[in-house]
Amino acid sequence: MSKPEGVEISSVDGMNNERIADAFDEVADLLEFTGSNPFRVRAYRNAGRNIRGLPQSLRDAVDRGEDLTQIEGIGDDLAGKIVSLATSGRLEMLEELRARIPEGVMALLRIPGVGPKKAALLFKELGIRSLDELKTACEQGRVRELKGFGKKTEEGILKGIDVAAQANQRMFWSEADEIAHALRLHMRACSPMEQLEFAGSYRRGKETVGDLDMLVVSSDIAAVMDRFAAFPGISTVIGRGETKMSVRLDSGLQIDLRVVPRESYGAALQYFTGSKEHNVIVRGMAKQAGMKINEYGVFRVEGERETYVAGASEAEVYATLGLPLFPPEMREARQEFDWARQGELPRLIELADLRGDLHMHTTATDGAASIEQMVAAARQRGLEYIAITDHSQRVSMARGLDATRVLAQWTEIDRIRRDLDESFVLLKGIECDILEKGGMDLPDDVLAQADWVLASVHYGQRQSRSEITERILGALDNPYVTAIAHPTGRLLNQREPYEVDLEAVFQRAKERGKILELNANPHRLDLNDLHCATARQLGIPIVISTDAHSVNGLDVMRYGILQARRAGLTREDVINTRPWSELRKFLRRP
DNA sequence: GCCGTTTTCGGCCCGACTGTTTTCAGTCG
Repeated sequence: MSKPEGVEISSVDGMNNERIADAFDEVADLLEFTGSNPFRVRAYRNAGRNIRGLPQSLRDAVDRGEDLTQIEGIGDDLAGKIVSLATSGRLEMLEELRARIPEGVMALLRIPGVGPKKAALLFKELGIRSLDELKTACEQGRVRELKGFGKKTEEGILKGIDVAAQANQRMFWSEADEIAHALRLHMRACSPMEQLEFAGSYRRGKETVGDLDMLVVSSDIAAVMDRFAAFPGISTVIGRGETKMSVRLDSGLQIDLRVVPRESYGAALQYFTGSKEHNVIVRGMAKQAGMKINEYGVFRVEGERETYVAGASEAEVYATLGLPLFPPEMREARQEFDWARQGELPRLIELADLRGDLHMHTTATDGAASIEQMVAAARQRGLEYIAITDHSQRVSMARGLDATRVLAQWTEIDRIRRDLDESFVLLKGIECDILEKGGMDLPDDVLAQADWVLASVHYGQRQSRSEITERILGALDNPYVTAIAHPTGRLLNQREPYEVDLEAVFQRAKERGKILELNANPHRLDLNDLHCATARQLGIPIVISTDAHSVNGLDVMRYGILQARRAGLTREDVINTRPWSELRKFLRRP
């Protein structure tokens, strides 16, 4: 259970914005469980979200004695809590909450149909502290005796415990995309259907998707629901009402269907695309303007009377508030409303803007295709240049290249270049490891001969914060390194990021004029959207790369583009939208 | 707990569905 150091959130050294935001999120979860005022809970969540989006370090701001209440969503109270976290690494309130609520109890909230109220009752009345204990209580029929519970609730909980056990695993966007595609085809057999679109976090392009939301316009609701119920892989129908139906697939993925009238389609699409936080602001604005927005439309409110104003398209819903049609990826209540106010909505990057791919492997190390095959595949995809960046020798499992082999590969690249016409550029690159004790895996005089040098960490990922940060800062100091690949090392649902101090990395990258990678592999997506947004605010260029290990690996670029769009990146922020001739001048090589 | 061209208190987005209730609370998105 709670370790002796459990009360200490982190060493002061490790208190960056991310950890402060984590502390506030945890407070919000725990407060919600205690049945605290929901708006108070929201205040902590808002603060956490805003802190994650800040480009500057809160720790530095505290050191300089800056007024933290200038930050959106931070008042006197939370400012004090930030100071406490930044200077001592502790938050008394959080420690008290943790002491009051056992860790396992929070897992109860992951059961579908169990929220803070029911979970609190289970804990208080039956002393349940974990999913296992709850399972036993259900089997003994003790849960149905509680006030507000019954036989059906007990059965539902028993079923839901398995869901909860795996519920922290959100599906990769790329997997959700495949299911959405299959479902769209399946629904096509339904004749009276006018429109079908997927909303929710899937439409916003989030890196992982918790469930799918499907929106349909049709005059025959029953036919749509019947067809939906026949989708292969459905394990249970969770509910079916007059306009709404929910199912769960064998894989655990929940899919919600809403059928709406034509005049409400845009309002419903806007509503179900979210995010929740974005919609809270939109609805607040409507209210101030004497209107009301729900999933059926925009209504002018005059006393008791409500008149439909708009709702058929998303654009007209936003237009009633003088707002632009925000791309779905932007709807996270971060900066989009400020941008709209200033009339400066960034024109988000698109896949077609990319001209090159600067991270890929070949059969020389752990790739599946030859250099020529990668060149042909890249040209087929409309690219103008690529860099071959195989592993360096330290990555022995991938048969990483030593100095002799990499120089031989570059000689071969010279040979292949001679056969290429001028419309395509093949670059000599390397993904050079940053060694555990610091320093690069290949000598400078070798790196100096490359067109493009990626530096990355593959070993010693569990080093302390200061060790791993120093390694990466050292790589940024190397004059031949052009970019840091997958800078945090995280693998979604699988591996936490390194303990690296990204604020320090951003600072050094800016000073040295280096580039940071957004790795487009759907399991990596590293840097994440918030990191990329911060890089943009600091003026650090981003390179979006596939890290392809095969010809088909080049196709993951679109996942990277979605992530970049969520970060608000434009083509100007991304270095490989430029032609190589221009990019080359940008690189500061000695 | 935050916030203010309805300002320092009283708001804070809105509706569908379910289960356990007899008119509604809890959960979800």
